Amino acid sequence: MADLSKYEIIINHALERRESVVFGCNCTIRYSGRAESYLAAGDRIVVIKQDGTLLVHQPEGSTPANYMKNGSSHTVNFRDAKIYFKSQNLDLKEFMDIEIFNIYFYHSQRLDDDQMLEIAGTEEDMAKMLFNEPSLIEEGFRPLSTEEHTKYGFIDLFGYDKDSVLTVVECKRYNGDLSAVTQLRRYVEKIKDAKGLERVRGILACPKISSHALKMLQDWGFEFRMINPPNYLERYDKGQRKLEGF
Amino acid sequence: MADLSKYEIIINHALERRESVVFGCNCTIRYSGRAESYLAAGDRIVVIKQDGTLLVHQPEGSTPANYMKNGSSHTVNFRDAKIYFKSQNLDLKEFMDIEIFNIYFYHSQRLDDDQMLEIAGTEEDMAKMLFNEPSLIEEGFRPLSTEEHTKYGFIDLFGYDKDSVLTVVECKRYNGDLSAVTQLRRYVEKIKDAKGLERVRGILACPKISSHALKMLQDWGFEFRMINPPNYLERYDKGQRKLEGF
DNA sequence: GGGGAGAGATGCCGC
DNA sequence: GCGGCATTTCTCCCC
Repeated sequence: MADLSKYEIIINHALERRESVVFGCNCTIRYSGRAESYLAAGDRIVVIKQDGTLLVHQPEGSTPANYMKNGSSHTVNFRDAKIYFKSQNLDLKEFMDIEIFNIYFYHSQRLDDDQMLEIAGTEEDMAKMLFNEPSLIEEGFRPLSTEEHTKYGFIDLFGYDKDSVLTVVECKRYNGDLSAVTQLRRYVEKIKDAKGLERVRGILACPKISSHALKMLQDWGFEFRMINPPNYLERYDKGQRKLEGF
Repeated sequence: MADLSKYEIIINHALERRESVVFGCNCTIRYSGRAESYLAAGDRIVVIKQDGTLLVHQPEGSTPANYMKNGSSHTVNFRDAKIYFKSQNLDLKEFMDIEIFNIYFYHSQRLDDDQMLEIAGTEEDMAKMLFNEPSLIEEGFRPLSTEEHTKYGFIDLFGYDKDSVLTVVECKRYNGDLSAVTQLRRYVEKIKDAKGLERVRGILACPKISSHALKMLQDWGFEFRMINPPNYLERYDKGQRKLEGF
């Protein structure tokens, strides 16, 4: 087994220089903060970012086994042939202890990246699409606003139907579920109450809806519109064409 | 700038052997699937796990800039002094293209880890604690079940109060918000309806609650109990003691 | 900083 | 597979 003693200095120097650190190791992990957790010995990939974020990834799965947020501070100590890696975030009262038995690889360097992800096809895009093409809701629908932060809540799409009845549209980019229905109900009830209206329509716009959610929706007098978010599969065909090249 | 051509073979071999792959690079990223995204050139850390999971991390922040889920397949090609890394998940209809201009470091190997995270202090622990110490809800409370999957929903804690009135307790390990209140309301209404009961009590048990949520809770005749999840800060004191060593 | 809601949410469990 | 829901959710935006 490799001599780990050198990593005490190596990692501490990298952290002082605010480099990004990546290493593979065999370790145990204890976490204490919003919950308590323990992870017995195994091989993991550890990433420490330039902002203090710490990620520990097991060799399978999307989500980190353990992590510390942005702003955490870290110390490294060598003792009894092991590296003791400690992280703390005093503001969040979170603590993590990594006991490292072996380090398989190590790299650290400064990374330069000032780019932000550009993204399309969100719920907001969906609301804007319906604002620009109100007939997708129904003929005669006259939208007033999208993504409005009212004191009654955050309403995706708001307008009048052909009979000038106030109508709240809640958009979901994927499956409509029970909480989407209760969210819609909450908005409709608050607006009825605040404006003293007898009737306010509620419409849930989403590609599909669970049967329980549909029943609840209809029981409460609301309506479902099957609507896909914009561009949802636009590049899928392109992707399929790309398959030729695979 | 380094010659990248060798990485076509190196990475493909590692993927064939189902190794875990980690590298640092300068790249652009396009994603198409549940949404569409583009990330302009910058330095990132890329991880490909043994189950096909792909993560791309920018040098700051907890969450990956882009990712592909478990089960995705990957190919690497060298052309025009660049590495073209493509990922696809046909089941999920998701595609990702990484155009790599430089690779700063690279490592791949098989990682062995069959351990599962043990965790304490979850909502389930909270419900069990209240089941074992029902007086934390109120004197005379008689719990029937925890974490029960009924056809009315997934109810954290269920029981009778001292007057034998059926009582639903919804636990939240952190802040009680509007959706917690609507969730509670949904359970209470469904149980009243299903059992033909005039009155069913609803209690929201959590460490704190937002003012709007409290108002809505009280408007609907439900109650708030300030209750902390078990062990929440137990090791915090231990952590504080550890601070001496920092 | 808290509140409210979306997310390419993820992951778990039950049916 | 879908459904319902917790998550050390995270993140953004607004008050």
